[in-house]
Amino acid sequence: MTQVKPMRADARRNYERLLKAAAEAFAEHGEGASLDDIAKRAGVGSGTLYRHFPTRQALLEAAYVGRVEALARRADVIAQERPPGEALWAWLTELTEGMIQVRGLKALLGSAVTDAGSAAATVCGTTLKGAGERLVHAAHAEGALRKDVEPIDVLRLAHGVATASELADDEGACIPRYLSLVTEGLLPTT
Amino acid sequence: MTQVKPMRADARRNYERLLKAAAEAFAEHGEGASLDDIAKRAGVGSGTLYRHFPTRQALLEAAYVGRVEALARRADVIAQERPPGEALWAWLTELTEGMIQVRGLKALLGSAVTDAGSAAATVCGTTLKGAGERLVHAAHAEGALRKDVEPIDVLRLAHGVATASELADDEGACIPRYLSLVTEGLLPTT
DNA sequence: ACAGAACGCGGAGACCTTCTCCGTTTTTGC
DNA sequence: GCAAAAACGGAGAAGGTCTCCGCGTTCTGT
Repeated sequence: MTQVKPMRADARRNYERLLKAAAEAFAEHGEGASLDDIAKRAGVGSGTLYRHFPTRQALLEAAYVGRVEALARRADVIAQERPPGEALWAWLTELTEGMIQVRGLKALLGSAVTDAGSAAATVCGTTLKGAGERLVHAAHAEGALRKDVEPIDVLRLAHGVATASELADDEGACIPRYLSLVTEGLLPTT
Repeated sequence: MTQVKPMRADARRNYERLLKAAAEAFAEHGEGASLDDIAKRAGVGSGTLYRHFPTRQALLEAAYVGRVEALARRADVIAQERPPGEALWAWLTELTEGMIQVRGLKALLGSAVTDAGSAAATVCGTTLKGAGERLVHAAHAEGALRKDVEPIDVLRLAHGVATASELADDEGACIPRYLSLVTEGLLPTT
């Protein structure tokens, strides 16, 4: 069901060009990049952009599916290399770092773990949640994660940690620090 | 140093009107409310708005100083009513709830705990950090908070928790939940 | 290979927002 | 009062989003 009907040649061409231009523009100017400008870069009219991608979200998603899928694959690789508890933290670190380093990715993944509207079951959302679920279930089975914590909670908190880290000057150094604070808790180890 | 020179009568009048209109507009449309629209509501020209408040941040700050100061005062009230550890959590709950309930407040307080630019020592930032510091120091003295956690970290994590909660459908219920996850940690109590 | 239908293109333009500039009006100090 | 100083206000430039529809391209059937 990827494509009920094959796309017309010119449509496919433009679609591809737009994706490339979008990736560049988002990397350069963040998620707020001008859409008309992306169309111009791609050498198509703005109508074409809006036909293929009705909303900014849709374009952002399309431009980053690859990365999100890579992140999901990493989850499985890490799961094979390490014990469940460790694997979860390692993956969360990579995920959070990705959200900081790849401009626009945080916004995309944020809306991927939202309930709101809820009609929107996006590809990125599903992919991310799937990966998170596998790691969380394994960690649960191993007793390496509180039982009352759901996969979606973990993903949302990761988003929160990314946001918190972003506020610091050297986000890089803050990520592992804040992530460990969240996993171990703010209370002193008594 | 509140005001080196007394404001001209009309200036003061307009300043006040703008503040009132801004509070309404931000409450109604969130931090993204149209500035020209605020000017219109206040019955002044847009030039006047921009003269008094050069940036959206400045207006947001001016519109919410009152609330932020109230939040800071609450910190001290709570500190008198409860033991340090409890007081800190109680205040963080109120703070986080405020960020969710009062539209635009989260954005304002977010930039208040940023390092970036750093030239900006805003009133709200100072007020908030002051309140946070007092509670954190008390908690430290009592051994109710990890020694390696600084006041600014706590504020940033509160911002992160607010962000994470916002992603859920019933933010209200999520705040205490996520806040307790952060304080107690995701690891199971072994 | 060709015609006609179907589909997609593109960019002008309507509408919105931010922010500046400067002629005009209000206030103030004397 | 009056002149200087201070502040006003709103037109308009710049730049963004998104739609609409006449026109060009591609596909399909014969």
